[in-house]
Amino acid sequence: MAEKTNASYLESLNPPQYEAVVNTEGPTMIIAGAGSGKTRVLTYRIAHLMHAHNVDPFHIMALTFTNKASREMRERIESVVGTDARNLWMGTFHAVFARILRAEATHLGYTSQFTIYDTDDAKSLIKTIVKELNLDDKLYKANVVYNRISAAKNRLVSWQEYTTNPVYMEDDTTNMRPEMGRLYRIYSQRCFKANAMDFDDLLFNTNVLFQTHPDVLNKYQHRFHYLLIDEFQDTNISQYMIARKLAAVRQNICVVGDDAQSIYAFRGADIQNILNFERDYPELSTIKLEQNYRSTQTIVKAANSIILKNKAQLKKSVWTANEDGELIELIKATSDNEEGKLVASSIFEMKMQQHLGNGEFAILYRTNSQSRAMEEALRRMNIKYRVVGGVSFYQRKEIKDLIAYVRFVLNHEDETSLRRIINQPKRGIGPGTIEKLVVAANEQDKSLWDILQHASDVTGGRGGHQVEEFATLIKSFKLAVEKKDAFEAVSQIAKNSGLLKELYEDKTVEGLNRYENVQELLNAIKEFTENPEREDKSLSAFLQDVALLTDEDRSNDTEEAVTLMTVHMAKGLEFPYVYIVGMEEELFPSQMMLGSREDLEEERRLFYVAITRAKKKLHLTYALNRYRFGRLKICEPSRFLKEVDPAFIQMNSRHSNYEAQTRPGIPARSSTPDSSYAKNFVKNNRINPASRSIVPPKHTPSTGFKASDTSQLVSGMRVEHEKFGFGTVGQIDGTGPNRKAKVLFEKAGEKTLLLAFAKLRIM
DNA sequence: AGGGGAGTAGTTTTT
DNA sequence: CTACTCCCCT
Repeated sequence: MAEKTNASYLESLNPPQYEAVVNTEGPTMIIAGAGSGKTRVLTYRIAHLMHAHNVDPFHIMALTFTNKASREMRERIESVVGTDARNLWMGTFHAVFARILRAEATHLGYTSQFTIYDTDDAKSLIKTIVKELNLDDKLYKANVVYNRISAAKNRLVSWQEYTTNPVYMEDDTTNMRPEMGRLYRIYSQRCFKANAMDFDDLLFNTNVLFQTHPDVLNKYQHRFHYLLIDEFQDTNISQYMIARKLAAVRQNICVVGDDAQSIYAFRGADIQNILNFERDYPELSTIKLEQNYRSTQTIVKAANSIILKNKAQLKKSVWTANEDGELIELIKATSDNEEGKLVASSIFEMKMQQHLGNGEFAILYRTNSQSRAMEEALRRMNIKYRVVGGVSFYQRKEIKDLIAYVRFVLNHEDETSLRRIINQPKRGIGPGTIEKLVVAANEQDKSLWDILQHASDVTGGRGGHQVEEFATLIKSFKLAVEKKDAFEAVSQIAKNSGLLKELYEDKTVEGLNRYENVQELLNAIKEFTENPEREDKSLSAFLQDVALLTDEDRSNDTEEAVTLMTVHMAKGLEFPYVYIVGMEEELFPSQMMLGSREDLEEERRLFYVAITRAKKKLHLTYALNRYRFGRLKICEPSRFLKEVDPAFIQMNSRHSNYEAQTRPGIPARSSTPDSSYAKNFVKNNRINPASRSIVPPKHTPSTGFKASDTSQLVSGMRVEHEKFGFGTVGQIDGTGPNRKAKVLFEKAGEKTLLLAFAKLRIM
C-alpha cells in the first residue's frame, strides 16, 4: 500500500507548494491564502518526512484545532504512506497534551485519572463558588468570570500572579468586580481538589509541567524531531509557548496559517503569534501560497478588496487562474422574513435553471438566531436543509447527566459532577440538604464523598437517609465498573440511577428524543468497546475521549440538503453557491465589535472568511427591518457592503411572489418603501395564521372528546386535538412509534405530533 | 422539595 | 421571540 512510485505525490504541486513540502528542516512559516491547498501541503509535508526522509512517525507531532481536521489529515497521510500514519502524534492541542499530562500527572499533583471539565462544568462550578461567597451573581456572572479566568490562563497568568499584580486587580476594581482574583484562586483550588482540569488547564498545566520539570521537557524535546501546527493564526499564547518550548532543541517547527482568517480572538487567539513569528525565529523561511484553486476571479478579487482595509496583516496577494465567473448578487429585502423568502426562491430558481443539488448551497449568517427565518422559508418551498451547530450531542442535558454519573463513579472528588447528579433524577435531595453537606465537608475538612456516606450525622430525617442511599447506589456502580465491560457498566448506571426510566416516562417528542440520545450514547460505548483498533477499552479511556469530542464525527443524514450555519462554523469549508445573509450594521459587523479597530478588523476577517467559502457564485443579502429580541428594528446596510469593490457587485431587484398571493392589495414589488410602510408590511406578515402562534391557544375539547385510532391517518384529514383545537393534517412521515404528522391548526399554528402519543380525534 | 408562573437577558465558540 | 432563572405557592 505504501508502495507509491517514488514520491509521485510531488508532481501535482505548484512551485511554492513544492517548496513547502520538501524544505523540511528549520523553522518554516507557510502563509496559506484561502483555497490555496493548505491541507494538501501540510499532509504531503508530513508524508514526505516519512517517505523521503525516513522519519519515524513517532517523532512527528502535528497539532490541529479540531478533531475533524486531524482525522482528515491522518486519513490523507495514510493514503500516501500507509498505516504507519497511525503512529503520528497527531491531534488537537488539547487531545495531545491531555495525553502527555495523563502520563506526567503525578508531577503536578494530579492523578492520571483526572477529569476534564468542559465549559459548562467550569461555569457551574463558578456559579457554585459565587453563591458560596455570597457575591452578587448579576455582577459575577458565570460567563464573565469564566472568560476572565480563561483569558488569564491563555496568557499564562496564574492565580498567584493575578492576585499579586496590581494591574489586574485595579482593572477589576474599576470594572466593579474586585473579587475576580479571589474567584480565580478558589476556582483553581477547587478544580485541583476535584482532580479536574478545564480546557485551558490542559494547556496551562502543560506549560507549568515544562517549566517546573526540565527533565520532562527534555524528554519530549528529544522525542519530537518535527513539530507542525495547522491554523497557526488561531493559537493563543499558551499554545504558542508550548510549541516554542518543544521545538527549542531541534528548531524544526513548521506553522501553517492565514492571518486574514484569524477569527477567534474572543477565545484568546492572538494574531500577534503569526504576525511576529519572524521576530522569534530570525532564521525563518517563509513560503506564501497565493494561488487560489477554489473560487472565481470575481470572488477572489472581491475578497481581496475587502481585506485590503485591514491594517494588521502580512503582505500577500491571492490570485486565481480560474474564470471570471458571475458577479456577486446583492439582494435587498424589507424584512428578515422576506430575506428568507428571497433566498429560498433564489435557491429554488438556481436549482431549476441549472439543475443543481441542494448540497451545493450554503446559507451563512453571523448569529444562530438568524437561522429561523431561513428555515421557515426553506420549509415552505420544500427545500431540504440542515442546520449545523447549536447544542452539540455531548452538551445535551441527558448526555451530560449520564456522563456525570460515570465521571463521579470514577472520580469521587469530582464535586461538579456530584452536584449535577445527586438529585437527578429527583430523589428528594434539595438545595437545603446539599448546602448542609457542603458546610459539613468544609468544617470537617473532608471531601464531600466522605460526608455523603454518613449523611445522617449531618442532616437528620429523610434527607440524610436519601443521601446515604445515593452513596450506596454509587458504590454499586463502582463495583459494576470494576467487574463488567464499559457498555454493561454504563447500561447499568443508566438503568439503576433512574435516568432512563425518567426519560422513558416522558412521552413528549422531546422526551422521546432524549431517550434515543441516551441509547445512542450507549451504542457509542458499545462501538468503542468492540473497536479492534483500540488498545485501552476501559471506561475511563472512553470518558477521556468524550471530554474532548465535539459533534462532528456523528455524521447525520447524508441526504442532499442546503447547509445553514454561522460563518465561524464555515471556516475551512467550501460550497459552490453561498448566501451570506444579514449584511447589516450592528449585525455583521456585530454591534459588540464596533468598539475598537482590532475588533472591527476581526469582523472584517470574518466577512473575508465568509466570502472565500464560495466557489462559483456569491449572494449577499440584507434586510431593512429585522426582529431583534422581539422588537422590530430598522437596519442599515452593512459598511462591509460598501467596502467590496463595486465592480464585482450587481444589485438585484428581485421580489417575493409570496407576498402578492397572501396579501392582495399590497403591491408585491418592494422597491424602497418608507419605513412606516415597512413596519406595517412586517406586522401584517406576522399575523399570517400559518406563521407562529402569538398567544398560547386555548381550546375546550368538544363534549365527549375521544381520541381516534390514528393508524389510518392520512394527509388532508380534519382532526381535533385536545389542546390545539381543529386542524388539517399535512405531511406524515416515520413509521411505527416514530410516526409523526404535521398538523396545521387553525388557532395554534403548525405542530408536529408523534402519533403514538397525540390525542387526535378524526372528524 | 418541587412545579408552575413571572421576569429578564440575549454574539461568534475549533477544545 | 425564546431560553433560562427566580420566586412563590402547594
